[in-house]
Amino acid sequence: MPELPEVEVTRRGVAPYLEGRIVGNVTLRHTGLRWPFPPELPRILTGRTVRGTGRRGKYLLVRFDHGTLIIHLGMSGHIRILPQDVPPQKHDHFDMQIGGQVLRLTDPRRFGAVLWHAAEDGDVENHLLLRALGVEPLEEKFTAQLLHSQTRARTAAIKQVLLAGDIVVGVGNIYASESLFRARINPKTPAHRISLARYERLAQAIREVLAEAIAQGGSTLKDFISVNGQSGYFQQSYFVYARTGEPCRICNAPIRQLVQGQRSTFYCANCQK
DNA sequence: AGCGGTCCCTGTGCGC
DNA sequence: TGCGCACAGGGACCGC
Repeated sequence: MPELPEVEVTRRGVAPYLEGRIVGNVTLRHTGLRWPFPPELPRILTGRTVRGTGRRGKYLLVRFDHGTLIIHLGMSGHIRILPQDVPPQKHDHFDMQIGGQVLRLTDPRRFGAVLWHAAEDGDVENHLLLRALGVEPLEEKFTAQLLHSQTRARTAAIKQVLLAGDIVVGVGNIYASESLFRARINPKTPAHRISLARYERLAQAIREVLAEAIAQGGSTLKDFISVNGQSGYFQQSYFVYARTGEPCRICNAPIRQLVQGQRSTFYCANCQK
């Protein structure tokens, strides 16, 4: 389940194999994922030089002089750099030869996306999928004041407001539960009822949880160039996520599970008020 | 504008 | 052992 940390680790992992290198053949093995692949992608990319990589929320960006390749991993997607002679398997949908190797996108559930944003259409930040996104949680613009001011009219539960991604991006289902636990805030609390002081705790918790996950993922960077790499899943011990009924690591009370917006939320009713 | 529900997709794991 | 089904999840989209 790639959330922001997994996408960022993927970006760092593949960047050295892409930047400054020229794209060879591009192969589309499916008509598309969440949306159809732009059918002209091979013509657009072949022979062009990758100028850099980036990330916006959970969108991975590969920059060229004439535009930006936008990749989303959905919930089951992952990218690896492989030797060109590794045969594609069932769920390998997109190949881009580069620097004598191949960048391969695998996505069994096909919730991901591969899109193209031409430079002539302006900054990629203006792309329809990116323009309404909230701030980056690891940048200075993300503050408790922002969380507080942006939630004054939000009556929905804080967990769902975090997931919505229009205030802050990249906090998915796992890290939303983990961050709220660390901030000791009950996930059901209406967002507009949370004080600035409590948002200070939440902002700090989000920064810490995401930064720790990225640091942990950094140790698995080698997986991006191995055939059997397990990229996308970090061996991490969560405080609450998927621990229903197990004892809270702080107070031993059983971790509870509830459903918010068709998603599971995990929390400690004793620690989180 | 914000909210809640629905849908896309397939692998996994459970109960019968 | 096999079958059917619920569930997992990011996020666009829609109607209120």
